[in-house]
Amino acid sequence: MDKPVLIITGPTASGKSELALRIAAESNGEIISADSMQLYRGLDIGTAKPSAAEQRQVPHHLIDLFGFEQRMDVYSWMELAEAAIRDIHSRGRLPIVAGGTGMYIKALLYGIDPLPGDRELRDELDRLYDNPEGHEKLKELMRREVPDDFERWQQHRRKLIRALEVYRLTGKSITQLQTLNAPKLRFNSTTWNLTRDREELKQRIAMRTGLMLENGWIEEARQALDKGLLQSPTAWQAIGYADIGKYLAGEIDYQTMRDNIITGTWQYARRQITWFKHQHPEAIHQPHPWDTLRVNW
RNA sequence: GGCAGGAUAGCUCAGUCGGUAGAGCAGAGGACUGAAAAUCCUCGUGUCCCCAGUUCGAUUCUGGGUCCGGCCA
Repeated sequence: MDKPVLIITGPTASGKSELALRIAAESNGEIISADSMQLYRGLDIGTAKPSAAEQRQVPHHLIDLFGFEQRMDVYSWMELAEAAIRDIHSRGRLPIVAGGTGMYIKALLYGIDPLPGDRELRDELDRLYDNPEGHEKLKELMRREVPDDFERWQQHRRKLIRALEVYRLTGKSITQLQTLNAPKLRFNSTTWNLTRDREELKQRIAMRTGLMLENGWIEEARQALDKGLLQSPTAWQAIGYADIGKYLAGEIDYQTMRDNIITGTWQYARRQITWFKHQHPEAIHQPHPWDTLRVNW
């Protein structure tokens, strides 16, 4: 595992894609999208997916893999990404992982404990949680049987449910089962985290949102919503589509829709900034790579 | 012109039976091991529109003014 892998990440609208494209073109590379939403067909403009022309120029992976009725998760993504990396390496080319889904990238770089998963059980626990009595019963069970997980997540519904799921399957707590506490890179990788001046990033987000709306996002959203995007297991989470839906339904005006999307996108960018600041000790934080970037392997 | 309103955190508003005030949203920081563009945690001093009066004390009561939306003319 000593062939190089380049990771390009950073908050949304920081310029990851263009940079990845340029490096790929210059370095005989192929791009692996690390984006939880570009995975879905039909979410193009709204996810700032690389254009058809760009995808022709450089091979892209892990884009347009699913219809949005399909459920995605980190572990599956990690396996797909590993396979893509092997594949690209086998062709003697440079894999460039580009995207902003921090959890995916972290799992890829550092691995993720192979805890068991059972989606049906998880859904069942989720439903139980909605029932007030079931809720209290589950919490009580957690408190008694898996106090360490309960301590960590008692206020966090999703994590609590996942912990219960793992406990049901293994009889142990996630806290006990986690072994990857010392971060150790699994690849000969370099991580570039693109940073930007806050105000500049805000402006870029506002401008990009306006452009996306003018360039067909609304129609794209209309079609996706018609196909049940908001009822999908994972893809419903994509920013903006629900806002556009409200606009199309006449619940909010254009201006409000646009502002809400910008706000949501900014909040997302902030979470990404926090993530990459703290979760990626390996990352090189670099503001403006255009003129200084040299790829030297 | 008349009639009742409203004026409090960046925004929408609640409240103080007179003892200088708090929610949601926005904003900031943080977390993050199978939904992650998700989810969760923490953080609230602001001439309570202005002037005067009553009062030990007024953002709260009284009078006047200013502004903003209503309704009636």
